[in-house]
Amino acid sequence: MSSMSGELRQAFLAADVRPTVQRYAVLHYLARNRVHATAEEIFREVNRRDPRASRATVYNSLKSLARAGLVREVVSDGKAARFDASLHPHHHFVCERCGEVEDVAWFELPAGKAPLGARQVRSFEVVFRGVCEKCAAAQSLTGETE
Amino acid sequence: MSSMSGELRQAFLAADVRPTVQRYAVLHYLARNRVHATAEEIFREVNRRDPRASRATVYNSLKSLARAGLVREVVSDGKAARFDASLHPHHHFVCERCGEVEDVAWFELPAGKAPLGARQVRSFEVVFRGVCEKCAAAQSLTGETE
DNA sequence: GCGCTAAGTTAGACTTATTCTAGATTTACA
DNA sequence: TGTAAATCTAGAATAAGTCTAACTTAGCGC
Repeated sequence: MSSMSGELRQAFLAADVRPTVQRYAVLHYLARNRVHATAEEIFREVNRRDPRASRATVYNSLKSLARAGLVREVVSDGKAARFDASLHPHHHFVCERCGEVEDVAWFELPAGKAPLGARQVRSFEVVFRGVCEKCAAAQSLTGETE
Repeated sequence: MSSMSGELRQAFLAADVRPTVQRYAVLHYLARNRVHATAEEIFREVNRRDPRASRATVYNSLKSLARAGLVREVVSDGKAARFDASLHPHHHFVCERCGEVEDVAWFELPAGKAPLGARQVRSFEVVFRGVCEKCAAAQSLTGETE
């Protein structure tokens, strides 16, 4: 581990995750590209530059990072899991028409609303489902019913 | 389609989904067993009784039922998708320790909180993550750190 | 009821996603 | 540095989900 820039370095230290070149590359990719990437995409993109990471390592890294809370698995209807750097919290909107997952700006939940009993909550997110702007526009144009 | 009992029959009619023996069996299983089942589990259980359904049909049925809103795909960290009869709305709690998904009683979100723009929201749910009661108890007993 | 057509179902081959394995490398720390 | 524990690699193995082509059923008009 030679050079790791600010925020990410902090994140690794704070989360007590062994920083390895490969984990860094994975988190770096997710943090830089605000996309909901599949493991396969991350694998491809990370390997376009130098530090190569095997497929298994991408999966392992995502798992470690997720356990540490640096990355989270995002809801998705497809079969492949999708991931998100979770350095900055946000909610999600899933389009039932095209499957796209969009970020929704963060807002808090009113305290005490949720009947959670003795469970220890470490994080939460709201997942909205419906029709995204693009699909809504396409629908009204063609007058489609379904 | 000969005999279909009350609530489910209504659900099919209301959702304008062609009622088939197989779809009925799938929805029936999910409605009766408040579990977050994988497609594989549903396949196995449905086929223990009479109306047999091929694997592909279980997947197709789940897809149709989900599109119609009678079933929903539940968050899950594992690789296999999990499903839920969504006749009665509720939120979810995911244990980061054991992976278990638990239901959380329904509550509304304060109106106007979410910055959703022109998106058409048809449903939403809150996903909490943390440590479930059982895992919390196990942890405090053994004094484990991680 | 009868027959037509579109929608749905079947088994199993196939594709894609994820995990496993065994040996080579790297990290943390004394 | 030297060493043990953690991590990485390539590729084989497994699991999840989709596709295909032929067969069945539901919905609807007569």
